[in-house]
Amino acid sequence: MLFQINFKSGMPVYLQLVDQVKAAAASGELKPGEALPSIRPLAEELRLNRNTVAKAYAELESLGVIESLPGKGCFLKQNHSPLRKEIRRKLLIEEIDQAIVMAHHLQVPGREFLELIQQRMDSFEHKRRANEEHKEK
Amino acid sequence: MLFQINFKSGMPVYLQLVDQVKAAAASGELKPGEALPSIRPLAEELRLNRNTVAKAYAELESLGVIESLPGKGCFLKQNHSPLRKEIRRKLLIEEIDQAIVMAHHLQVPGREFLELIQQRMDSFEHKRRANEEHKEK
Amino acid sequence: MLFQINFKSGMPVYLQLVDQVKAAAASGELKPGEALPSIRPLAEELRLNRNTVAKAYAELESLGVIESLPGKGCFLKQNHSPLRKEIRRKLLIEEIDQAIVMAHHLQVPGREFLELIQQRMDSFEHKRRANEEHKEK
Amino acid sequence: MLFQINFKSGMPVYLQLVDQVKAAAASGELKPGEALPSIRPLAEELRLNRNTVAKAYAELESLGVIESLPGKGCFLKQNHSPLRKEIRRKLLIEEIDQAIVMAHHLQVPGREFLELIQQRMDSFEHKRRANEEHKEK
DNA sequence: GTGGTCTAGACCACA
DNA sequence: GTGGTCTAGACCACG
Repeated sequence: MLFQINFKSGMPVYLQLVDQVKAAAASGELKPGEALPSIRPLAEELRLNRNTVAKAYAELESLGVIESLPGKGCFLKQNHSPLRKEIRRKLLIEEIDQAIVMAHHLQVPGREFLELIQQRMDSFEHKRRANEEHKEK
Repeated sequence: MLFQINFKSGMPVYLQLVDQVKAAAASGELKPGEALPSIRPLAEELRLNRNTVAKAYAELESLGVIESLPGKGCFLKQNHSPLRKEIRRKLLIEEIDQAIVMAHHLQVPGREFLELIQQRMDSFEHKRRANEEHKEK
Repeated sequence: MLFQINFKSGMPVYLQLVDQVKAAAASGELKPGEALPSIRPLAEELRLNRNTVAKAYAELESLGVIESLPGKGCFLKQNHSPLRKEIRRKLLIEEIDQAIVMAHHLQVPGREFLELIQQRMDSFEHKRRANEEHKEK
Repeated sequence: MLFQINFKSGMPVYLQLVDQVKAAAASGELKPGEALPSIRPLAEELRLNRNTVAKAYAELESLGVIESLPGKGCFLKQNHSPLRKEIRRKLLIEEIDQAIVMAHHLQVPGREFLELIQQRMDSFEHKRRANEEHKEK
């Protein structure tokens, strides 16, 4: 499971984490009963304070999304229907629009913008493959 | 000009406003030299405190997007972003990467992602043209 | 009568004016029944908005220090005993201390500081004499 | 360290605090590297909102007088004011002129004014020596 | 009427 | 516990 914190979005970090766990649950990436990453390693990976991760998990527990078993870890609860395609699309459109607005704002022409996107997608794809090979070892 | 604030998103309200002004500028809804809505009426319309709107405008001014003339109002600047190409590229890449990560997160295939981008760019282009015609009247 | 507005002190300008009128009255520089400078020329001299001077005068009237006769001007009321020497000394000490603190802060040695003071006092004296000659013409 | 806020002066509270920290630094009451009072206890002691103290400290940090380490506290910097001699002189002259104007305003003769200055400088010097002895214990 | 500032309360991230 | 930020209310200076 991959989380991505945006430190400059202004949105509270612990809420970003809450949303992403919810999204992972909704998209099926995280299955009911499955364990979430434990606090300490996750905090280290995301370069956050442990308190911040703990706060996100506490929030998720109070929302009834996860269940915390002290000494064992945190686990996803049942009853979370996957996001409808429509909603996923909407979330993605928000991000895309932000990028388009930034491109206009920076006076980057559409053609150059599309090239840059292709370039970044290739770069991500490359990284992803490298990671997979790394895990296969 | 219509702004839409999402109070539940956790993203600071004033930053939402900043983004929407930038978007309005990018879409041509707001033209260089044109006046932005005055702080108080806008605050009332959006059910915000005046300071929240003022902070958004102050941020936009420090970004060089608008110009604020005390006693007169706030106006969209002519030539914002005199940034070097390198820096502009960097800023844009950050936005693009966020969108790509979100797409991967939501398990949207690359092909569909690119289609969505083209679609949104067309939509912006359409809006911009409509606004230009509107202003010419 | 000479007023001196300090735009960077942070103290509201209209209150600075109020205090200075009070001080002029208290020190005897302004005598009971005497006319205050009228709003428009004073505002021009001090580079203030007329509203700001008007606000100061309104405040002084509500404090019972001056009396405003519409169409005639503003006049100092009776019953204002001159400041006791002790209090004048205290006000002056505040200003002096600020200068000393600034000198320390800027690491200007005491000797240089005193020279600078003498120099400025001479400069003021020079100006004052020039003004007197000007008026005698 | 003792701060004294004058709520009636009209001068912004946070600026009063800024000046007093500078004065404490100049008088040696506060030494380079030393910790300033923490924001919350100080706010409570002075009956201020925490933000007002925080704003004063932020201003001092932007002036290069103190350094703020989140989670740790605020500390007096070693070498503040790396200003060019010309600029330092100009800043100092402004303060001196204010004191001279006040003296003239209060009709304090030049001789008495100079005596008062010498007296205050001696007083500061005395305090600084006392603080140094106190720290050596 | 315009924008700007000061003070406050509540919350965030971190040690 | 530490400092930092976002939102709000009241007031200021100006046109």
